[in-house]
Amino acid sequence: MAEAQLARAGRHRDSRETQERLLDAAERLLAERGFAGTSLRAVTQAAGTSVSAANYHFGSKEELWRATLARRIAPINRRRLESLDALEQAAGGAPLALEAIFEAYLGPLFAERAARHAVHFVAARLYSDPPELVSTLKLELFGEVIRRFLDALARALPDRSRMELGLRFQFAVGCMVHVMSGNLEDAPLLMESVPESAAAAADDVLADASVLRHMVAFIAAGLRAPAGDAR
Amino acid sequence: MAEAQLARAGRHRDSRETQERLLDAAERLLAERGFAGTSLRAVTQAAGTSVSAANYHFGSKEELWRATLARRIAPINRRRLESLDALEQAAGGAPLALEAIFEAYLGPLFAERAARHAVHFVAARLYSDPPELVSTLKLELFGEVIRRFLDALARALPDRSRMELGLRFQFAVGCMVHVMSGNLEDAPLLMESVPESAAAAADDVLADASVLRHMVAFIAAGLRAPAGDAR
DNA sequence: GTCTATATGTTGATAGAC
DNA sequence: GTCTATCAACATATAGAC
Repeated sequence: MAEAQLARAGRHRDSRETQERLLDAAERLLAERGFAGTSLRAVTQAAGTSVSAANYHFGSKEELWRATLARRIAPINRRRLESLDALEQAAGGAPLALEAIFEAYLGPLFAERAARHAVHFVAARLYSDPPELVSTLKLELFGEVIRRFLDALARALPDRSRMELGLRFQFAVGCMVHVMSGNLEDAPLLMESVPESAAAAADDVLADASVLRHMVAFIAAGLRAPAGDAR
Repeated sequence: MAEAQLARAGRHRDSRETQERLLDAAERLLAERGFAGTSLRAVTQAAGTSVSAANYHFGSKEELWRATLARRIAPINRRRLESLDALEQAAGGAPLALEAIFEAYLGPLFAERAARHAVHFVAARLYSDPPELVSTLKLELFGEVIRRFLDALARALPDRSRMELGLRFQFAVGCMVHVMSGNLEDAPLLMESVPESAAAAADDVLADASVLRHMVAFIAAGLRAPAGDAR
């Protein structure tokens, strides 16, 4: 068996490795230019394979894209749920702090950032690529996560309606997606501070840990804010 | 002169009107599927013209897209600045309330929503289409707006660094873009409330005025929140 | 299981008739 | 100024060789 495999590996490339090279290339290219903006050719060329190989392994361009998204997002959501589990177990039924909830939600994403993967952009594509491509995948990957985190929010803010919590949770997701999409890099350009100190200040404030800290504070406060009437 | 124009209008379609039909069609289609996902043919077909006409009037697909974005966004930014002018004049040098600042920023956008235009999605594309297509346009259209609104924020929150304000302003933009991109429609699906009352509650909370009110409250509170150390 | 060759369609842009 | 006809380049997918 081992030798049969070796013989095959001599004649053909390892299937598993080819698939991963395809996923890596797809991740990089599709993250940058989206589904419609990236040709299957470009992906397979970057992966050092052929179009037929991609279609053989994944069936179609769409399926390759979905596999690319799922590969990165599934483990992040797993870690989100693990963190939430740990928090709830430690709290023993008591409501969690909003800050803790959102650290559990955002932390796994920011942890990946250091790993230099295009995971951020990939995840952001979930929200900008055509719905028919990603909506079922989104429900699949996020169904339980959203339910569990909304439950935690409902316990932390028992006087809010579930609709209101859902709406504001979407605001929080918006903050996250926007930062993941790389729009932070625009920020320094737009805010012409004193040029000399600007770069240093930018590096400091835009460091991952700092951004996460600010985002958690921003979102938690935003959720706590009363609806505010006509003013 | 008038008869010459009439004679031309008889032989050929009115140039101005053709351009607007092209812009309308481009707005609708490009908003839904993005630049790469929309063929020039699809746009011209929807506009009842030909590919050559579009290239004649706009030079290229890229230029048509930029013109489409600019047509909608420029007047919104004009109204934003007018609102801010009015607020600052009324305040006579005193710092503005954060809520007022963001009503000035978000109001013109939500006002357009009622007009049933694809303006939201179009604006959202600014943040998901390839940078080389939109980044110079973004600077052109938003340069002054961002500067003026950041100045107002800096006066309202004088103890914050400009970098921090810029970062959090991006969070606010993220909320806005995410809602514009239509992600609110996902919300009801994800939050399985009591099925019967869910629809009514959703309509209520997701009405434009309600969303705007919640968003302003969310963002203002988020900006006021202190950075929050290690927790 | 993987690749070569190819089928079949669509893309954006333009040259030239009217 | 606008349209018809046409372009080369590119798209995805597949049939069949190895």
